[in-house]
Amino acid sequence: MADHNDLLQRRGDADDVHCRHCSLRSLCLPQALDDRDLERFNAIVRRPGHFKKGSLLAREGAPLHSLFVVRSGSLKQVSHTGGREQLTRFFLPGELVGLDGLDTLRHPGSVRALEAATICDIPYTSLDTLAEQLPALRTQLFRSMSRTLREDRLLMGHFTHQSADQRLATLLCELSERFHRRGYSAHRFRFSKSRAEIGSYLGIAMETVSRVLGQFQQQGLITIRGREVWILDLPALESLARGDRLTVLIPTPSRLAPPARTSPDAQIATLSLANH
Amino acid sequence: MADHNDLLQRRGDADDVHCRHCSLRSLCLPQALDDRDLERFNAIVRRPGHFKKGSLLAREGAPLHSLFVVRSGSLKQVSHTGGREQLTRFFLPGELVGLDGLDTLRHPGSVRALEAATICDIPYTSLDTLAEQLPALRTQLFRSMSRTLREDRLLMGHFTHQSADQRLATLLCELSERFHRRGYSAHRFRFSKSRAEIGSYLGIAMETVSRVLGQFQQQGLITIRGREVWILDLPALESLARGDRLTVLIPTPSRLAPPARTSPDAQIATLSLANH
DNA sequence: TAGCAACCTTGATGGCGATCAATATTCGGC
DNA sequence: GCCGAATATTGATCGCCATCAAGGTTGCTA
Repeated sequence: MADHNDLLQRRGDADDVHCRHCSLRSLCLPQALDDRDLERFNAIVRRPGHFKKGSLLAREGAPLHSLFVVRSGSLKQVSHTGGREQLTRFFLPGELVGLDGLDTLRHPGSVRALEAATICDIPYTSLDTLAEQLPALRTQLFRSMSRTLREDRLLMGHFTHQSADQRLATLLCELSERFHRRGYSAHRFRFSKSRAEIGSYLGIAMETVSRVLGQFQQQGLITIRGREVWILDLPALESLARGDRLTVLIPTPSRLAPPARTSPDAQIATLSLANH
Repeated sequence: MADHNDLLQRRGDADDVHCRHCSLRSLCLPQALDDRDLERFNAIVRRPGHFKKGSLLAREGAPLHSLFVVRSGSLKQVSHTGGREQLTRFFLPGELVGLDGLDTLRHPGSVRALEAATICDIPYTSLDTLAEQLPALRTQLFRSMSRTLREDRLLMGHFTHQSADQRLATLLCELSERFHRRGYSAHRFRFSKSRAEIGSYLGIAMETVSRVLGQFQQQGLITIRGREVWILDLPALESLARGDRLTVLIPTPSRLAPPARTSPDAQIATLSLANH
């Protein structure tokens, strides 16, 4: 439980990382800045100590003073909307937190660390000022928002149309790709979230998450041990997410099978004869 | 069916509407501009003739040259994603089309008129240049995107968690509010969309849309005649959207009822003993 | 190492809503 | 106003998945 010494220690570490040397630079806001501008950008970034699992980075409805960028670990955003609580977003390293509160300057949801995490804190007023002077930064901000807008809409759009197994396949592919883009393995990663959190995000029951993950494992699409995940057959998962009717053979690792059964005695399982 | 004369006629009309006198000004991009800046903004806006129902304003994947603002009528955005087609957005007067393509400069979905419609066309490069010079415009652009981002996430988030009747209640409340904010009646409006389009947007089958709307009517929440809708009991719809367990009496207009039944012989119907 | 709490898995049941199918209704064109 | 096509309603069936319930596992604290 991160005592004071611990905090100071980490703060020291954090201060070492100039934007110039940050491994996430190519994904982050200053990606298009030249050296001189990068220096100015780096000057406004604050790097608070590390956050423990579960700690609150922003409270729903509280004034928004800064944008955050995840530097390590991962965060979740939770909104209480219409009576029920729901998990509206996961944030991985390099992703921007707070874009959805720039107009009201309030946090539309609480932000918590899913695991030990470090962030960069970019005060909004400084960013605003700097964006006025640096066209490249402004453009990047627009791009980030536009991209988020499109990806969100697409992803959520998927979810509203998909069955439980399709949603999970979609999430797995998404995570795989997001991790990959950040330099991590696309085929092995750790769920930093509980089954319940996954369910809340996808709009399905925790029990169903558990069952479907088990099913995927049986079908040789993934291996899952606790929160550790190995993606064994990404194409099949993508195909599943896409809603293709997918026929797999058990117990051999799954693959896209021809429309007709190859052997009369093969054990056949049909996945996602989904509703739509 | 809009012959050439008609087009010219409407084009003439359209050209008359300087941003200064536009009834949507307070909702639109230039809402924070002073007179001098408004003049400059107005100068970059193009106002093409009116579009007939069903006409294509932008093709999915095509280069994005302009943002659109709906001036009258309504539009839909359709994306072909993962094999299946889905309706990703409805646009009402005053709403901005194209924010989700600003980074790739391509349209992420096809845009079509749901009914006869007029728009303003704001060339992206001109807007970009102008935004560089007018801080108020820049701020407004950020605000619009941020707001859209938040509202989208919330709305879609709702949908992924809601049952069919809750989704429809949510949509009705949404439309009611959006119309109201634009100066139209909050209690009576026209669906410019088919049942199938509603279903595609909400992620439910056309038949279910039809059934639930009928059910709402029976329960006295709405009156619906073809595509004309009267909202009779907005609070009840909101409550339903929120997921409250709602008990209504038939055939009297519905209201929030006390937890216990008021009369043993009253006909009881229970709405949305929804899954979550 | 023991014990407890949080988390996860697995089973049984019932309701919601997709799908298929068959009309009914509305709308646009002549 | 009449006809054909698109759209909407209504009915019947069945599978997915939420919910309730009961263990099982993991991980943290003492």
